[in-house]
Amino acid sequence: MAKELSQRQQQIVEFISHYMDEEGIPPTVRDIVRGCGLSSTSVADYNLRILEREGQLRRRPDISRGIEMPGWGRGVTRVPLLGAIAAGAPIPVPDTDTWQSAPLETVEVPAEMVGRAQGVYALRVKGTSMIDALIDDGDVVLLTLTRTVNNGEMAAVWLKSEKEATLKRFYQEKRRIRLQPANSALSPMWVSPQNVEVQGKVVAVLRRVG
Amino acid sequence: MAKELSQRQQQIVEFISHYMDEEGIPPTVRDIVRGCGLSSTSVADYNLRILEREGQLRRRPDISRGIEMPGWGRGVTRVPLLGAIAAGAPIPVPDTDTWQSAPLETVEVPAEMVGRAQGVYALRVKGTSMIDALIDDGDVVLLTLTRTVNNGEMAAVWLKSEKEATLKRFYQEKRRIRLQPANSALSPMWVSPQNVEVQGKVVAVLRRVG
DNA sequence: GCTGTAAGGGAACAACTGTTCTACAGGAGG
DNA sequence: CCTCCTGTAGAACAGTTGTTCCCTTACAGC
Repeated sequence: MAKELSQRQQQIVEFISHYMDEEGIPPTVRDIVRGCGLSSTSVADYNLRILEREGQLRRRPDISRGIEMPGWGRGVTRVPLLGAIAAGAPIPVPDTDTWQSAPLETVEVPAEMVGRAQGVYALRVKGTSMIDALIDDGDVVLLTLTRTVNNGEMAAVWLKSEKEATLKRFYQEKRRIRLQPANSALSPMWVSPQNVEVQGKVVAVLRRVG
Repeated sequence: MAKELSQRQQQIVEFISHYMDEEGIPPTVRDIVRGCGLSSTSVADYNLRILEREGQLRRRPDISRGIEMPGWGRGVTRVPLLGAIAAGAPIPVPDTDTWQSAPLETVEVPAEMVGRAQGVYALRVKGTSMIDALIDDGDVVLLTLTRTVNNGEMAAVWLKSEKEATLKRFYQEKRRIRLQPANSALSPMWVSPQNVEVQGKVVAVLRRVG
């Protein structure tokens, strides 16, 4: 069943990967012919059939550039990088207006990290106020747009009277809300429910080292 | 110059994004006609010209599915997730043999995080021995395959005599090597240069919250 | 009313492209 | 020798696809 690939077939697989890396779209059959120095489209077709049978790729019949390499392009989403969040600075709120109008800076994100979360956006963290939650200065956090969070979850909140935004752990207490910085050097703050507006909760963290 | 997009044009842009998310390849002009309920390909062409002029997309002339959305598909790589790393457990070493043979589990990664690093692979971290480096249990670390690291960099090292692998900060001292766990509860270990084999150094961290 | 512009409609052309059909060469196995 | 299989060639067909040409409609400004 799992035969070894001939040299031609390896060459073709490699070419297709290369082409997709370079061009961003799959090649046509004739692109393969040219790229691999084949003499006829039927040779390409012949080998593509085999490669499909061997599970190296899939072909969508009668569709131009219908070759699919397993796990290519799929499962990747772009989320808007709305800006930076620092204690004291306002977040650029994701209005439904601005949502699809302006061409914003975006971050590419593995879909696995987003899951089914809706309305995901990204913020770059400034400062070390979340250091105990293992979030460092310069990290990028992914948030999902929501108005409600559960106790202990990390959320971006807007404090109306102070006119500032922070990233904190959220705890609903009897009459008020405790916002706990994930940094043992900082003390928690208590605010009234009327004063807070949840802007989203953290679903993932991305960090580049070095 | 930067005119507002008409409703049609917004609809078309949205359709193209949608289509690419769904299908993984750009639509043809006639896909757009069908998807947007247009009556003629010339209407699509007319609006595509405008969208190109306004910088919303690019078109490669005479090439089927030649529409490019800025930053789509580009900059995403898949790296093999070779397994888990825990203090004491061996890493499945990325041999050049296994490199292209077995269909391994992979992780999708924004290329921005990888940069030009070659031979990148991923490991899932077990345990909290790297907690002070802001790496938690369950996080995924991206490593680049290298034999040499600079002082203070985080590296996956293989200890020959102990037959175990760990993720530690690496410090070359006079005659020996100090491996510093990024956890203040754990003490560093010193080993002889002959006993260590660097398997790669950490270039990025991915964490999923919740 | 006249004119210019934006937007849409219909049709056609020419090139592109997936697919198929036939033929040929070489080797393995009988 | 014959047959079967693999791999390669060349050509052709039909559907797909980017592009273009010409016409129509709506509307604002004059």
